[in-house]
Amino acid sequence: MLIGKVAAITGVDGQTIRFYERQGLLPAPRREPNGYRSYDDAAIIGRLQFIRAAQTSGLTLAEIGSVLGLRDAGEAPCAHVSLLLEQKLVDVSARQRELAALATELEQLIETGHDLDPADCADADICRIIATPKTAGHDK
Amino acid sequence: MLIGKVAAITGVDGQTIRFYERQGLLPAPRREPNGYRSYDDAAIIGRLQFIRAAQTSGLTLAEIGSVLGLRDAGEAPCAHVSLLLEQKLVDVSARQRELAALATELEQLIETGHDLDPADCADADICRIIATPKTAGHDK
DNA sequence: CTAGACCTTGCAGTTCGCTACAAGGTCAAG
DNA sequence: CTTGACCTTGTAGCGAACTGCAAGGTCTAG
Repeated sequence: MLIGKVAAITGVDGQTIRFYERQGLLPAPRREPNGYRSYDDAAIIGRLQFIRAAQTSGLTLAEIGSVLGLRDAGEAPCAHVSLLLEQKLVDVSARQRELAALATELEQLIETGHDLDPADCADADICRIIATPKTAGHDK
Repeated sequence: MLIGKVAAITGVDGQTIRFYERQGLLPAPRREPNGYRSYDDAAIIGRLQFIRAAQTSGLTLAEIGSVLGLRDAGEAPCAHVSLLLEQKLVDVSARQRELAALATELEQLIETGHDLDPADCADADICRIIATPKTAGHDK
């Protein structure tokens, strides 16, 4: 099976497959006499599907590589995966809090924008909506 | 006032100030006879503070540049800013939904991990936690 | 014979906002 | 005179995950 077929089956672009190979996520495949990559078992498909599934879970390629590396070393990566997932959840939660704060900030700014008269915007302030001195400031 | 002083006052690194200048966010300042950038009024400070405030609101440098450009053109950027902020809120909300879905997914996977026996992980599966065959048919 | 569909390698570019050099000029203090 | 702090320019790199291009080899159909 040539790379194009694998690409067609998995939906992963051929160039991306080669990229994964360079990144160490995929083993170097056999070659046809003409040098073409030859994938002949289902392992490559499963592996690519795993990579996609892991990406969907927010794992980076490096993290996925570490899982695959463990697996290739014959070890069950379960514990490692659990750790990664838990850490990822912590990261995601943190990001969620950041975004929530940002959303609140944006809502306030938008409201400020509704309340402000454009005529109030002095040149020196650049923009009253964003640069409203709410804690301290430089009033002009 | 030399660039180092501006950097010290605003907390924006001198290299970053030059970077902003190259990006068109800051006007080219006067030069001392020796070629040093010479900032002598408060406008540069206000402008840098505005950039920082706008960044805190999640605007990109390009977006901030568009606001500053309007201002420099003598127009009140209020309407433009309101639009940017509303679009940004839409983006943030979308991202929040994505993250919420991801968090749910991660929680499920973590639970799966608790329920699974490492011994069940066959080599071909790479990782049962992530690539659970039951849910493997999920489209992307 | 030729078109075109596939494959190969390697390297550059994308986005974003810096950050880090390198190699040099300027200036005040000791 | 030397040291050290400041400034100048230009360029390259980071991280993430690709994407695109150039320039070529290979195979099949008509």
